[in-house]
This record gives sequence, structure tokens and C-alpha cells, in this order.
Amino acid sequence: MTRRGRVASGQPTIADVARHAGVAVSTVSYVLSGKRAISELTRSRVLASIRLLGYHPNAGARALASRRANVIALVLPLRSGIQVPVVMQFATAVVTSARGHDHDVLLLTSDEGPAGLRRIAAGALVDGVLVMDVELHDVRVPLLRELGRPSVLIGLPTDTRQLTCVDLDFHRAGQLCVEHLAGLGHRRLALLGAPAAVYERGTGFAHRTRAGVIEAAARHGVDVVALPCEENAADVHRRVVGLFARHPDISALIVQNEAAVGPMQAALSALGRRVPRDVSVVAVCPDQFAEHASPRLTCVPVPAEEIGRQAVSLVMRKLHDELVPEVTLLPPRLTVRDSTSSPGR
Amino acid sequence: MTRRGRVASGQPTIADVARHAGVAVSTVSYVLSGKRAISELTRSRVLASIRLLGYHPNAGARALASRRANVIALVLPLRSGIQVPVVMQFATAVVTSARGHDHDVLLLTSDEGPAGLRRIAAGALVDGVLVMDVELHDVRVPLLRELGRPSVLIGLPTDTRQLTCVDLDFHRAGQLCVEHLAGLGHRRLALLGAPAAVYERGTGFAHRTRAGVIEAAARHGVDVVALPCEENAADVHRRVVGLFARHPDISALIVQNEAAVGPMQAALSALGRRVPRDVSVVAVCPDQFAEHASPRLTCVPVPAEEIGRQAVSLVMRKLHDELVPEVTLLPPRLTVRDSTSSPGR
DNA sequence: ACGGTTTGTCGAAGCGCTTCGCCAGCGTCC
DNA sequence: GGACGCTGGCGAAGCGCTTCGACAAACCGT
Repeated sequence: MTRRGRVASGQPTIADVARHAGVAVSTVSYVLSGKRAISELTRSRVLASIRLLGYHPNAGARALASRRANVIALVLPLRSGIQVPVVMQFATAVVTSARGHDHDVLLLTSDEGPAGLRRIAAGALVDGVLVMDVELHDVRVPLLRELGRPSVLIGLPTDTRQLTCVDLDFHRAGQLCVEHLAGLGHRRLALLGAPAAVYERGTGFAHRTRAGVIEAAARHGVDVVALPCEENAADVHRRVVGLFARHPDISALIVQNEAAVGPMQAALSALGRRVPRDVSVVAVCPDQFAEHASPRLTCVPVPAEEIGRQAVSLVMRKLHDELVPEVTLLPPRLTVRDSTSSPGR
Repeated sequence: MTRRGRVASGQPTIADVARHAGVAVSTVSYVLSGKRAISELTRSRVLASIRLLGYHPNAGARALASRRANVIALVLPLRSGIQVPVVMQFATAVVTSARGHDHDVLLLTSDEGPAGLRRIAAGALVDGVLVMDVELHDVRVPLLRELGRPSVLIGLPTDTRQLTCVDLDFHRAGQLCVEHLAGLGHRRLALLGAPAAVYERGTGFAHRTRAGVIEAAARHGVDVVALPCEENAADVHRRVVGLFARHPDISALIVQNEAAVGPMQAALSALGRRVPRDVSVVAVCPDQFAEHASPRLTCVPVPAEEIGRQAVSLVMRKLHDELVPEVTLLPPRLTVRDSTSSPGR
């Protein structure tokens, strides 16, 4: 019996590789990690053995010995009012770019709450944490600060001290929408926002967009009505009809609610207002969605993939003890399509 | 120096707990796992120490020693034509129910392909694998068979031998739609299906629904036109208009494409056909989506959460070496709402 | 009072890997 | 030509946990 008192796992171990290549275990390890110089001859012999035996390092053993799991956690929201496609795009971007850094991604939902975070972080299941759907006064923030593991927030809480946050500059995005519309000559706008619940729980992006819209409107001498909007067709219809009943001279809409776009268009057409002839529409939503709508929507895209990449890159840098900025805001840009034009034409 | 030659991690270890409670390390382990009888007195002393020290078992060490990572992998698709909200619902259901079995979820995207699967499985990063978006002749299927780790497919490949699959019975779902409409008196139907690419790559659910629809239509002596449908408003519009141009007497639509529902309704209303007065609509989509549409849609809901729970439960049973059925098909049910009625009323 | 179980606990041997210290062999430089 | 520095490799000590076998002590029936 050469080794092992218990049941064999079937998988070859680093010792098998070492024996097969005629070198020491540590040499194999150094070939794999590149942390010490290894002669080209030995290197290729070891690599050949690895390939031949179909060796894959055991993740648990590696994590135990190196104190690095090569896994990061991604905490996703699952509650109502989230932009599902955005979240999904974001998640895939995170997985893809984490793999580019030789890390895997552990998926958590926020419903296990802070306890879940503590469990995986303290248990060394993950090296770092990415948190989505951050609220202005998020309960997880104090925990993240004390956790002792690198973390990156997607979204901005009120107090960003000692944190690392990345997000689209939604304030600027709101401004961009207004500037575009004001530039076209619109004087009365409305913002069809996220569901009321999203504002109530203090989700940053909704507040920041609204603030940007209102601020820019004031600056450009433009009137704006901001109202939240649920994600069902009936509510959207009611809101839009009510809006134009109270403010018949509104000539442009800013929409930050993907689910509302379709129903909104239906409501407008029911009111006999055509886009963009009678009403211009600017959306804050994934580019692809705007592209697929009819008419194609002028929009400020939410660069979910770019945010995901940035978040991963930031957490990796923190893992390497680099200093990173507390806040990274990506500059939004506005893509002009077919849903906006000058009013009264 | 009591322990450790290298840098302290800060986290208390099981040895710290044992020392604090005045017992052996193995005793603490048995308290935690419950695998041997421990006196109530000792048990409570140990638990008290654990709480006091804030001990969390190290995942890597545990995985190494026990040969179980307590993690399952979830392979999600990220390509076009997938039903994003369904996937998302599914993912959260998987995470939630995995946690109920004391497991975490590692997120993979299918773009790393079979190599990714092999890596995590061989490396013992995960104990089992859940694979979504299965094609009829999926390249990953042979790999799963040889992988030596429990796996569950969400969706049905052509050959299910030696596999475990779970899905909604889409064939029956298609039948249900037709039966409902035929029962109302409709004689000419159309199926607005998934994007063409989805059929082309042999994704099971699309094929099976279509087959069920066609089969039931033949059985009920009903005509049906089945056509794929892209996810952008312009294509949907074109298809719907073309459809009624060629078949003006079609009185009901079956839709299996969430993104197409809104544009379809818009197209119908542009054609002057009202739902359900002139055209009845049955959707195969998440219940919530149907509920939020206007009018509320009669639908066959895709029970993403239930499928997720089932998938986790199956993989857990396989982890415990239980025998499980090769194929689990959940029975669909049809929810009648406001989008269907008898024709010509 | 004495074998035979149970019950509760302990000690130690790994799990498969990383990493530290050590050293042999070589070229190099006054 | 000896002190020195590299280079390439080895051996062994853990990392923190689970689990197996051993074994006192308590309990049993007789």
C-alpha cells in the first residue's frame, strides 16, 4: 500500500504527478504557481505528467495551505423592483472576468442577510465580496467594513468611507437626459421612475437619477414632474394617463424602468400621442433593450458589463493589497435613436 | 508561542474552541457534525465557546478532510434567446434551497464550456452540478456521465440514459394551451415561438412545446401555424402583421417568448384586433409576468422556483447515494385570466 | 461481584497542498 | 583559489479539519 488509509478519491494528487515526473512535490507546486524559478527541462517534464495523468489541484487543499480560496462572492438581490436583465448581465460579466483572474464566483442572495456574508467570509470560503443593490443606509455596510476581506459595492451608500464602490454616475445620467431634451427645445418633462418601493428603501441609483434630473431641469429652466412607477401595465397606464391629464403640455418622458417602457408606449398610443412626434422618450436602460424597442429608444445605457468588470478588477487589486479609490463612477453617455425629436414638429 | 509558524489569520480555529471549552478537538468536531453522541453538558459548553469566540469552521480545511465541499455548481447560459427572468428566478430558487441543505452555489457560465465543468469537478471545488439550458444533443452530456459527480440537468436532452433531468412538461404545456383554446371554440391558431436560433441549436423546451401544440391541434382538428419570433419589437410586428395577412381568420395566439408579448399586443392593436375580443392570447411564461400584463394574460406558468427546488433536491439525494428517477417532468397547469375568450364574441 | 455493553471522550493520523529553509552545484570576481 | 551569489531543486512542517480506533467510566443483567 503506497499511500492513504481511507478510500481513494480516484483523482491523481500532486504526489502522483511528482512521482511520475521524478521530482519533488514542491517542484510540481512551483511549476504550477511560478513562484520560483524552474528549469525549462523540469518544467516541461512536470507539465507533461500533469497532462498525462489528468491532474487538477484540489481546491480545498490549496485553499487551506495558501489561505486563498480563489473564489469571490457575489451577493445578488432577489427582491421586487430590480432590473432583472441588468442584474443578469452584471452577473455574467462578473463570472467571466473573475475567471480571467483565475477566480470562481460564489452566488449569494441577499435574503440570507449579513449572517450569510459573515459565514462565508469568516469560513474563508471566499477571498472577497461583491455586493449589489446597495441601499443608501445599508445594514451590510458596517459588516463589510469590519469583515477583514476585500469588498466592492455596486451602488453608492450615503457614507462611502473605508469602502470601495463602483457604479454608473446616475446623477450625471439624469442630467444628460434633461440636457438632451432641453437642447431639443422641450420645456416640460416627466420622469417615470422606479417602483415606489425602490425609492422607499433608499436604493441609490433611483435617488441619484432623480436628483440629477431635477437639478439639471432647474439649471435649464425646464419643468419636470417626477413620479415613481410600478412594474405592471395597469399602473403604468394609469400613471401616464393621469400625468397627461394634469399636465397636457408635457412633451418628453424620461423612463428609468424597463418594465414600464412597453406599457408606457401602449398608453401613449392609446392617448393618441406618437413617439417622437408628440412625445419624446429617453430611457435609462440596457442598450440592447433600447435597440430592440419600437421605435428604437434614445437612451443612456446602463453598462452592466463594464461595471461588472470594474468591480472584479477592483476587488482583485484589493486582494493584492493595492490601494483603490473609494468611489468609481463610470461616465454615462447618451445614445440618440429614434424616440426623441424637437417638440411641436 | 502557542501555535502557528506563519501569520495568524485572526479567525479562531477549532483548536481554540477546544482549548477554551476544555475538550478535545475531535469533541468539538462531533458537536458540530452530530456524528457521535455527546453529553448535553459538554455540548452546551462547546457551543458556548463557539459563540463566544465567534468561531466559523474553515471551509477549505473541512472540504479537504471530509472530501465534501458543501458547494454545488450552477451552470447558467448567457447567450441570446434565453428567458432572462426565468433564469434569474431559477437561480435564486437554487441558491435558496441549496442553503436549506447547507450548501452554497458556485456560479458558472456555459461559455467556459466543458473545460470549466471538468476543472471544478476534478478539483473538488463542488460536490455536484446543475446544468441549465440543455440542448437536445448537448456536448456536456457525455462529460457529465463520466464526471463521477452527481449532476442534474434542467431541460431534456434526447438521450437521458444515466442522467437526471428535471423540467416542466413543455409538451403537455403546449397541449394545454391548445386544449384551452379549442375548448373555447377556436379553430385556427398560431404559435409565436422562441427566436429561430433557439430552435436551431436544439433547445428542448422550444421543440417540446411546439410538438405538443401541433400534436394537440391535430387531435382536436384545429389548424395551427407555428413560427419562431425574434426578441425585438420590429420583428414581432412584422411577423404578426404578416401572419394575419396570410391567415386573417386566426383567432388565437400562443406565445412562448416573453419579450414578444408587449410588441405583439402593440401590433394587434395597430391591426385593430383587440384582446381577447378579436384574438385570444395564451402565454407560456412566468406567472408574475402574465399577471402584470394588460390585459392580464391567460398562461401556462413556468414554475422556475419549483424546478429549482426539485433540481437541488435531486442533486442532494444523489449526493447521499440515493437512486433518483432519470426524468422528472413537472405537470403544467393553465391559469385562465383575461386574455382568452370564445371567438366571435 | 463480574463479564459485557453502551456512552462519551480523547489522541492521532491523515486530507492534498503551499511555502520556508536548506543545500548542492556552478559561474564570478577580486 | 576561496568567498560569494545564483539557480534549481528537495524535504518537511504545517494549514484546520474529520474520522478512526482506543479506552475509561457508567450501566446492565445475573
